[in-house]
Amino acid sequence: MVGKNTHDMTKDRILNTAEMLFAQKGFHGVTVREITKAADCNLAAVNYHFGNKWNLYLAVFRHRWLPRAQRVRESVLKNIEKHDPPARTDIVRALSQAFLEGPLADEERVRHALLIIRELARPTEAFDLVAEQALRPLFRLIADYLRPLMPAEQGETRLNLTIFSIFALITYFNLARAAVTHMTGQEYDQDFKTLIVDHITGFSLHGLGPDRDGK
Amino acid sequence: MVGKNTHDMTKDRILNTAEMLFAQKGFHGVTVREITKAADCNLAAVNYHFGNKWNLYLAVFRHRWLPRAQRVRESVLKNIEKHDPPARTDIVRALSQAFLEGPLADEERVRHALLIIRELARPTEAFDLVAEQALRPLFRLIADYLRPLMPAEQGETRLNLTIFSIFALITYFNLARAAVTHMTGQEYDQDFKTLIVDHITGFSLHGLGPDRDGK
DNA sequence: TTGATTTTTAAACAGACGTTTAATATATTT
DNA sequence: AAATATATTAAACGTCTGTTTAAAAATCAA
Repeated sequence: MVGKNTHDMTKDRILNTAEMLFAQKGFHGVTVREITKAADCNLAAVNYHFGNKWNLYLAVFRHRWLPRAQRVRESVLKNIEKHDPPARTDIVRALSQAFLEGPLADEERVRHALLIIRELARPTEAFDLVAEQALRPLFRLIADYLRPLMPAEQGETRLNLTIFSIFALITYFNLARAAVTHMTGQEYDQDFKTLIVDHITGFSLHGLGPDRDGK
Repeated sequence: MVGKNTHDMTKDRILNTAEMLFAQKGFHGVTVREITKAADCNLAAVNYHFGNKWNLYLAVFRHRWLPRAQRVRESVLKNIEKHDPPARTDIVRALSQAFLEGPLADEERVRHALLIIRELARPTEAFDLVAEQALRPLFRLIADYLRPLMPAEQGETRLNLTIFSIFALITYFNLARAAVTHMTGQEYDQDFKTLIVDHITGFSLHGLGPDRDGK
C-alpha cells in the first residue's frame, strides 16, 4: 500500500500547490512548469494525473474548495443551532464568524476567497460546480432560517438581496484584505478580525446605526 | 494635424480594446496579438505606442479607468450637494446611484468593476496609482461627509469599516452580476438596478430592518 | 517639393507554453 | 520470482508568447 501512498502524495501535492497558485495568479497566470516545480514533481505529472491543466483547475475546486466549503457550512450550522430559536443576529454572526474566524487557517481563507471571486466575476465550468454543490444549498439554508424572521411585507427578491448583501460584506473583507491594509494601514490580526465580525453583524442588522441626533 | 489624429486613433483603439479584454480575462489571459487584432492594427503597435504589454496595462488605468472614476466622483458630488445639508441616506444613495445607475453605460460599469476587483484581490503597480488618485480621495470625501452624522461614540476605525461596507455592497453587485443572475434568474434590467439601489441604501442605513415582531 | 519625423508594416527572434512520447523505475498481483 | 500494472522521468514536439528589427509608408516642417 506504499505505492498507493506515493501516488496520492504526488497528486495531493499538485492539488495543494495548484490551488495556492491559481488563487494567487489566476488560471492563465500560472504555468504547469511552475506548479510541478513547486510541487517537486515531474513536468508530465499534471497531464498524467489530471489529463490537462484545465482539468487540474476543476479538480482543485472539486477536491479542495468544495470540501472546505462543506467544513465552513458545518461550522455555520453548528453556530446557528447553539441558539433555539436563533435570532437574526445569531444567524449573521454565525456566518461571518465561520468565514472570517471559523475552521480555516488564515492563508486558507484568503485562498478560498480568491478562488471563488474569480469565478464570481467570470463564471466558468468551475462556477457551475460550486454553485450547485455549495453556494445554492448554503444560500437556501440561510434563506430558510431568515425568512420567517424578516418583515412580513418583504418579498422573496428582497430576501435574496439581503442574503447577497451579507455575503458581499463577508466576501469583500476576505477579498480586499490587501487593499484594506493598504488603505488604512490596519493589519488583519485577531483583534481586527473580531472587530470586523462585530462590524459585519452590526452593519447587517442595523446599517449605519442611529443618527447622531438619535433620530 | 491629420497625422496626429491617426496616431491618436490607433493608440485610442488599442486602449479601448485592451481595457475591455483585460477586464474580461485579466492581464495574463490576454495576448498582444489578440489586442492588436481586435483593435485592427499591427502587432508591433503596442510596443511602439506603449513600450510593452505591462505599460499598456498601466496606461489603461491611467487614461481610461482614472478619468472614468473622476466622472463617477463628480456624479456623486453633484447628487450629494442637491441636499443641504445632506442626510446620511442622501450620501449613500448618491454613491450607489453613481456607481450603479450613474453616468456610465452598462457594459462600461462592469468593465470598470472587473478591472478594479482584480487589483483589490492582488494589488499591483496599477493599484498604487488608482488608490492615490481615486480611491483614497473619494474615501476621504465620503468620510468627511459622514463623520459628523455618525453616532458620537464611534471612532475612526468604525467609520472606515462602515464606508468599506458601503463600497462592498456597490462593488459586489457590480462584480457578481453574472453570479446573481445565475443564482436568482434575475436579469439586470433598469427595474432591477433601481431595486438594487434602493436595497443598498436601505440596507446600509437600517440593515435587515425591523424584526418581524416589530422589535 | 524637399528633407526630416512619425507611424505602420511584415518578418523574424529567442524563449516559454501545454502536451506527448517512449523509456525507466516502482509497486502490485499471481 | 515472474508477470502485470502503475508511476516517474528526461527529452522532445509543435505552437504561441512578447518583443525587436529594418524597411516601407505616411505625415510634418521648411
